[in-house]
Amino acid sequence: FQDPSSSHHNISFIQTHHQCFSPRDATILSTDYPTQSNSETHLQRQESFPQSTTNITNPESLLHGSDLTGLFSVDDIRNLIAPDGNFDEIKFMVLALEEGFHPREVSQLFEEAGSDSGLSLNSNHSTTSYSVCSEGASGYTSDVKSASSHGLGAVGSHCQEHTKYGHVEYPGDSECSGEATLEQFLHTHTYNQLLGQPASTPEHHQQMQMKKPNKVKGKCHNSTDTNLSSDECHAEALRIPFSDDEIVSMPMDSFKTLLAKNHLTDTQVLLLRDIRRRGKNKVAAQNCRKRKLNAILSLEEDVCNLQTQKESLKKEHSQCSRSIRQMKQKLNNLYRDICSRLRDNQGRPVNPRQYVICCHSDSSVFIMPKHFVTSKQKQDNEKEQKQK
DNA sequence: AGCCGGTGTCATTTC
DNA sequence: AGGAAATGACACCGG
Repeated sequence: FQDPSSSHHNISFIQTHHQCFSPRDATILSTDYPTQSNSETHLQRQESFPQSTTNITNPESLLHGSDLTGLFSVDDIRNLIAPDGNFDEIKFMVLALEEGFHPREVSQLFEEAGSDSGLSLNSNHSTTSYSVCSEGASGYTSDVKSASSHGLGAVGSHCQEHTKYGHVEYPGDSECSGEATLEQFLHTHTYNQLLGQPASTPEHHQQMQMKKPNKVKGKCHNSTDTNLSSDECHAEALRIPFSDDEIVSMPMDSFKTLLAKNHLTDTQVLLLRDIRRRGKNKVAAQNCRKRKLNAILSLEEDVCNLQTQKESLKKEHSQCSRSIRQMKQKLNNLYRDICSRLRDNQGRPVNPRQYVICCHSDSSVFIMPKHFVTSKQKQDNEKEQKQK
């Protein structure tokens, strides 16, 4: 054991397994609640492992502080999981152990898995398939966010509510049964503060199921590099020797070559494709938002320009109107002036209301009675109508 | 506590 | 037909 302080928990766990206790027993054992179960069993544990009464103050040590590969064979873990083999995450862990991954690395996957569909372990329930019912392990905190932020409570969106209330799901339970994990079993013995609280209701469960597990990606809390994204964390755990940026930015051909030449497992390929897809989409979304913003700005600019143009046209229109009025006035004055200088046959001044001044195209100007012009205009109009 | 803007992600549509 | 890009919708976070 790497971490002596946590060794008894691991021993408890292995005892649970070897003596064929149910996960429920494991929970009882480690919660130190003799009244909750067979007290003989509990005492037996204490005899074998006197330290087991110690309160768990550092749950991380349960999984992360110890190297389970030294304790369990793959078969051990395979036997531990439910006979019906419903637990994808556990199967995945077994798979990962078979492939030589460090359990800590695998556990990081689970802890981050609830935040996203980073690993498409089960396409049937896609995004919710990575839910890990370990959030809110009250041994260290009862605050969901806080637990999550420690990277301890991988967030199964609807499971978190159960664990929040100290209700732990087992293979036989109706709710959440397909999403229990090894990590859950390891963590359940820290659920000693909230055991008295009511279990979740079906309504609660439904509510949580409706909620999309569409979480914003968090950081990798358990990695040595806390600045890693969860995808990078997954990649690190699966020993993928490429950064997110490299995976995303390389050309498609290079990416395909990478997949083909590196003898990657299906899980790794899946993860790489997911990382690339999400990375590309992230950039696409950013560009899309930029474009949308630019489009809005451009439209606002257009509106502004059109308003300016409208004001300008209005000014121009009123200016033209004024000019027309002035020209009419001038023409009127000129008309009167001309008429005042002219005399009719009887030598009287020409009345401008009865006569009009006509200008011909050959520059000749003559004056004629208005009624003559109007009748002549009528005739001309009639002629035009007939010609048409 | 509620609002809002920014962001990542998924599902779907468009290219 | 298949894949990439674009986009709408949603959830989450932090101010």
